[in-house]
Amino acid sequence: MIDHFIAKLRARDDLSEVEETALRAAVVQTKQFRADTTVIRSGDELTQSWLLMSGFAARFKDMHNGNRQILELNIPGDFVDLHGFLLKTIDHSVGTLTPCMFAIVPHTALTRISEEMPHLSRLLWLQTVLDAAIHREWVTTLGQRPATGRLAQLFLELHYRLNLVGLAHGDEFDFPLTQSEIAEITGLTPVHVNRTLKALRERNLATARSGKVQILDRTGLELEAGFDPTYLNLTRRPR
Amino acid sequence: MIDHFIAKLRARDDLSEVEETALRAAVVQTKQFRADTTVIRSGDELTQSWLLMSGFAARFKDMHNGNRQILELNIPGDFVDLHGFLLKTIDHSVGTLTPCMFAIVPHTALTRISEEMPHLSRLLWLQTVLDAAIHREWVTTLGQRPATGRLAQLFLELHYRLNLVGLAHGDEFDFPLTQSEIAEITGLTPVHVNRTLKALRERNLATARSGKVQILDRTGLELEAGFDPTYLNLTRRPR
DNA sequence: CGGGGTTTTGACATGGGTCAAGGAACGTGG
DNA sequence: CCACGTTCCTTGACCCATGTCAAAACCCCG
Repeated sequence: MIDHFIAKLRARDDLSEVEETALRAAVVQTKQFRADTTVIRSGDELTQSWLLMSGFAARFKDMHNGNRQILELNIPGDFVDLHGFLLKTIDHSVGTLTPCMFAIVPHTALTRISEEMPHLSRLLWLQTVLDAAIHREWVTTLGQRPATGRLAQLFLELHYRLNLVGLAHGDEFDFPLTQSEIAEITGLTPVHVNRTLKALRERNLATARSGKVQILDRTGLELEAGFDPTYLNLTRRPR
Repeated sequence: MIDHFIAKLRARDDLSEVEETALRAAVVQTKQFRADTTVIRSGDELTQSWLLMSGFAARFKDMHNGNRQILELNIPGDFVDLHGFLLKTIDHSVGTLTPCMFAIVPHTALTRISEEMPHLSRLLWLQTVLDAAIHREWVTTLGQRPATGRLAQLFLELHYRLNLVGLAHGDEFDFPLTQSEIAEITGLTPVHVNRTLKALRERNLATARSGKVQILDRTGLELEAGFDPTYLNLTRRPR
């Protein structure tokens, strides 16, 4: 049920039977949402955290001019608001982009883990720190990379992250987002996303069509983005 | 010694005597650096974390073209690499912008806290989560705000953060950064930072001169940035 | 087979980048 | 305390990546 999440933890550190059991027991229920639904509204008081089990979701901020900026795309196995456990209220919204299934973990369960299981707590802490690392990479992406680099970065990052939870198939992965949504991630306009995708396609770097992304020339794409996967912390280390 | 940091913790939650003592005992030494020095290099293996006591420092990534993007400006009281405790190696560098004094906290001390003091651990966790919130705001700043908005955002955020540790004086604060460094924060060129500062000055919103920023028209600046301080989580809540 | 949401494309506008040069500020050595 | 070099700031002229606006074309899905 929360197997994708467990897989993410195990990719970085050992997880004992006891810890795994504690995690699975922490989930009290699951909930399904249709596409384009706001699940958590900026400013809500939180008493539980939401773990994405299937589908694509996003954290976003609404701007005064009606635009929204997507802060991070969430994929299965992501805790979309684990930071809400500490913050208690959240400075952004969370919504679905496709139909999504969530597991709900009450903060009381997280508090118990934090009181009684220090190692598991550190692994949860690590998850929020990995999120921050992804945010940092997006600060540099939006601050420094041109349009082609932003899309290349997006595709490469997603490929690595989806791979980790077994959702990439070779050089291809499902990506049922609209070009407008890609624009909200990359800080570009939908029109320019369209042109940039065309450029990537014509240069045989990658295609994004009919809900799938295919990486045609990994080396070329990595060059385009100046991609370095270090920030994804894919290696195992004891915490 | 680490009073700024303690002040930041107390701004959000209670901190017992025992916890305060444990924190103060965790510092094993201090170290002074001159301006423009790289303190932690991207990829270094970390066994200790650095707490900034005085001066301005920055986390940054070097780009392939020689530019660098500053990910977050650090002010006194900031743990510049508390996330390094979990990550063990870090995906960016940390350097000084002005002369800086750091306190050094070994990871062994943090591990002990994490094993024995769950509430204090949560407060440390919270600090990394607050960093992530700042990163998120910068994702939206770089993705959505035009040059004037970026500078307005920077000045307002800094004013709040410096205020929290008692380093703002009314509507003014020390800000001894170069326009090139402001460019590295805001993802602009130094030339355009100069022009944008001029615009803010001429519109009587803010001045940044001779190492000081002065906010002349707070409401106007906030409007320019579409500023909302929620993400700084300035309210007290039990964790 | 009709109609909403997408994707594509073209023509044009503009915010911010680039290049270049002069001026102010400031630390350092004499 | 001055002279000088170096770094930083400022401004002008020009350019380009991306935004804007608008209209087709496409594509599901009902």
